[in-house]
Amino acid sequence: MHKYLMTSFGLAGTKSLNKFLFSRSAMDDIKKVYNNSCNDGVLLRMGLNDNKAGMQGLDKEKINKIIMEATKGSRFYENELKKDKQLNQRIEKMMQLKEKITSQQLLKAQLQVDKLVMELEQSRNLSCTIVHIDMDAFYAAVEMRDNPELKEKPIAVGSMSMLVREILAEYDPNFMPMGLDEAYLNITEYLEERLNWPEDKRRWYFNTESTTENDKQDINMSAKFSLNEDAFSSSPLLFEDNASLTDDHPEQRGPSVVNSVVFGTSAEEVVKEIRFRIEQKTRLTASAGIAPNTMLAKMCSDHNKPNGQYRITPERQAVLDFMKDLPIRKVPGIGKVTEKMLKALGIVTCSELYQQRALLSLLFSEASWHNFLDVSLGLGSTHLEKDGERKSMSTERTFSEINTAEDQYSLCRELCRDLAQELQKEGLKGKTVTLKLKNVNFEVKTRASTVPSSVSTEEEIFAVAKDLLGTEIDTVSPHPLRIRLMGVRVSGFLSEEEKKYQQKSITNFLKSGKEISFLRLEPGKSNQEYCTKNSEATPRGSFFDKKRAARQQNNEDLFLNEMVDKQLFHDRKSSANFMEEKSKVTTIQNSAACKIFTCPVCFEEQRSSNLEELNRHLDECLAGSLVKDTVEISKNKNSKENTFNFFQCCKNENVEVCQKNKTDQLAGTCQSTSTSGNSARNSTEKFTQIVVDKPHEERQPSQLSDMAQNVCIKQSLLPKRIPLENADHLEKPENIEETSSSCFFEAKEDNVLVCPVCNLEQKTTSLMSFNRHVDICLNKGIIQELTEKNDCPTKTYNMENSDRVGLDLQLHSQYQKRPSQAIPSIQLKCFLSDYVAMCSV
DNA sequence: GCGGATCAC
DNA sequence: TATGGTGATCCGC
Repeated sequence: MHKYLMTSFGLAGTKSLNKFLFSRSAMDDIKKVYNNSCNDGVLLRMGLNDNKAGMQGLDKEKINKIIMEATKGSRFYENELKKDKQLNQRIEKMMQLKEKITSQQLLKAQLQVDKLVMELEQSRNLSCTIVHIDMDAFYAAVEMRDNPELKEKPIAVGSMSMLVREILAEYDPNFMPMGLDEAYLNITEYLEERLNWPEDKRRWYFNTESTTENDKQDINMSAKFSLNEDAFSSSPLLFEDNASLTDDHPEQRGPSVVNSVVFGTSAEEVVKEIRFRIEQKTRLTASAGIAPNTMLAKMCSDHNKPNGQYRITPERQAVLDFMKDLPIRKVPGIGKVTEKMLKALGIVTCSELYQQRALLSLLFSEASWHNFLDVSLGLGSTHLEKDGERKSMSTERTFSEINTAEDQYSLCRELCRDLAQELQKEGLKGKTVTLKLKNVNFEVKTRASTVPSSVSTEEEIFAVAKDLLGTEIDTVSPHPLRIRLMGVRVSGFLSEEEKKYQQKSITNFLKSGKEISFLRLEPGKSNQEYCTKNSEATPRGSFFDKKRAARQQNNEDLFLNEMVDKQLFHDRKSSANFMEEKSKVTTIQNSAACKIFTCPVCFEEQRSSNLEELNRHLDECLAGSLVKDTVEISKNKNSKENTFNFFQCCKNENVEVCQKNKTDQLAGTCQSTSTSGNSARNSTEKFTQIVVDKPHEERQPSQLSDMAQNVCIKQSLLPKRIPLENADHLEKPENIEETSSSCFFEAKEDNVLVCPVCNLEQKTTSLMSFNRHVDICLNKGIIQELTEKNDCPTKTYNMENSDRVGLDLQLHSQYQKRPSQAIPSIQLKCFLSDYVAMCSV
């Protein structure tokens, strides 16, 4: 646990780490060295700078080591020098520009800027009460907690998104977590409500455990550690104002009242209460800031850190007083580079920032000087903006030098694979692929390429990335490209608007005529037989992967992706009237945009836009020579109009080689459908692929039996679901499990379930869990949309693994920033009923 | 749209 | 021990 936590939190940032690496006295040492050295600015650039936050706890040896390291001419250091030189040049340029400014120009600028100041002043909003909560010494505190010398005791260490759920949401249901250890709350409304609350509603109890002798010891340890001698834990400091210890009313409600405290109704009291509850819950302290806007609140929380709080009252003068002597480096958004540039202009404090406003408007970009002006006036955001849509996703890795093209390509592919998995988890596809390289001299390069249709699979991304990499390798040729970092990023995602549009189009398309599906189960064979695959495939080299790779090589586009990306959307952007275009496409059969239809079986373009004809072709194609002996085709006349046809890949040992490709394509198309499931809203289809767990190396890609036995079972639930047990051509397996959402099969214990969407092995042997996972993979976006839209109070169904202990700590950083995307649970019934409603419209 | 850079966490 | 990873944004081109 401990190791994990440290790993997880360790990603958060050097600022925080520095806090624990350097004490004040140590900083003095650093400064001495710094002042005596000829390495002007470099140490500052390297982050040995205590302006931003206090530094604590540390030994001189470490610092000397680091300085030694820094001065001995390492590649890293050389690069820092180089960057610093560049910055100095930038500053030089700025100073030259400054010299050219005439007093006339400055005067004019002054008038202009002051006009803006007037406007800004008029729009100043002091009516909100924003709180910023910042967990103290998060890493070290966790480490302390897990230190075996402190007695072993279970503690509730959690992230902000956990305190979400458990504490912060009570004060602001829309509070905004920022990473693992910070959050903003708007408690304006809550404060009004609380005014009328009786004392009992504001009473909180000490954790009974904390009254034991052991805990007193614990508190002492922690107090030492927190470096704030008078302010740890449930210290008197926390309750010195209105809050009263109420051990004088033991009659009120049993013995526990003795250990309770009542908080008042002011903002300060509320924040004390929050901090008290956080500490009782996690045994970690928090600092907090209270102010009329987010920027001020954040700076306030830093003001009395650790384990303190500070409030800027909602008065203009109080705001300006706070800002007056504040070093600009304390301002969020002003980093070490901006600090140095401003310092060159003689600007160190926020009041100086205000004094030089005219000059700044002439030297910096509009966005920059506007921001400077806001800062110097103490203006900031008064509402907590919801995180918007994700704009990019990336993965990068640092390693010891890699200099052979072969290794670089294989690494690149690996990164693409990882990224593809993450993208598919969120159902994202992007048009721009960016390759990032850092050479052994620490020089960073990015190379980007934007392609016409969005990409999301390993192969698709790699196809772009490998070209970018190749270009870079060629550029340095005949020398080898020597790198220490490689990264791949995908950006340019479809907007939510475009996604909705796409989903509706697909839904309508599927509803409009016959359903198309690519598998049918063979009568007389148990589903278990289809599910259990006696092959040597592994997740990474799975059947689907092979098909995908083959498809990529042949430049064959995915059926539905093709439909969506290229046909449905073909003319959309050029259309001036979106709504018009929308209605045009929803009746896809008549759409002029849909001129070309790619048959998923023969992969040939069909010129007809008539769905009947297309279906006829499809039927013929499937019924024809392609699949004669091995694949049985059925139009399934017994089913109603919208039921799914099942085509079957039967377990025939005598599959002819010439038929393999077609069958491959068939299965490949099956995969296409599944990967595009997010957009297609075929939300409850499940593809179950079970393979025997065998080593990767033993895989035989060309084994026909492998291919033939690797059967997708597609269970179609909606819009017109055929319950498996009711489909007369299907034999219900004995251990079938029926639930509200789907039919499940039980996996054999020694089998491994592989999600066909994300291609990851699933730890569970329960098909229920597995299906749940596939559902998540396929439908994340849709589920989220639906659950957001509906608020019916049905039972909450946890969609994540049930063994999700401490998940909040394991969330990937994109989830840290976007807790709403973590989708910890959904209201399944709502989702299903809504889905039916939607599909039947 | 691309590439470098800055910033936050 | 040797110096992270992810995401957003801005600016100049």
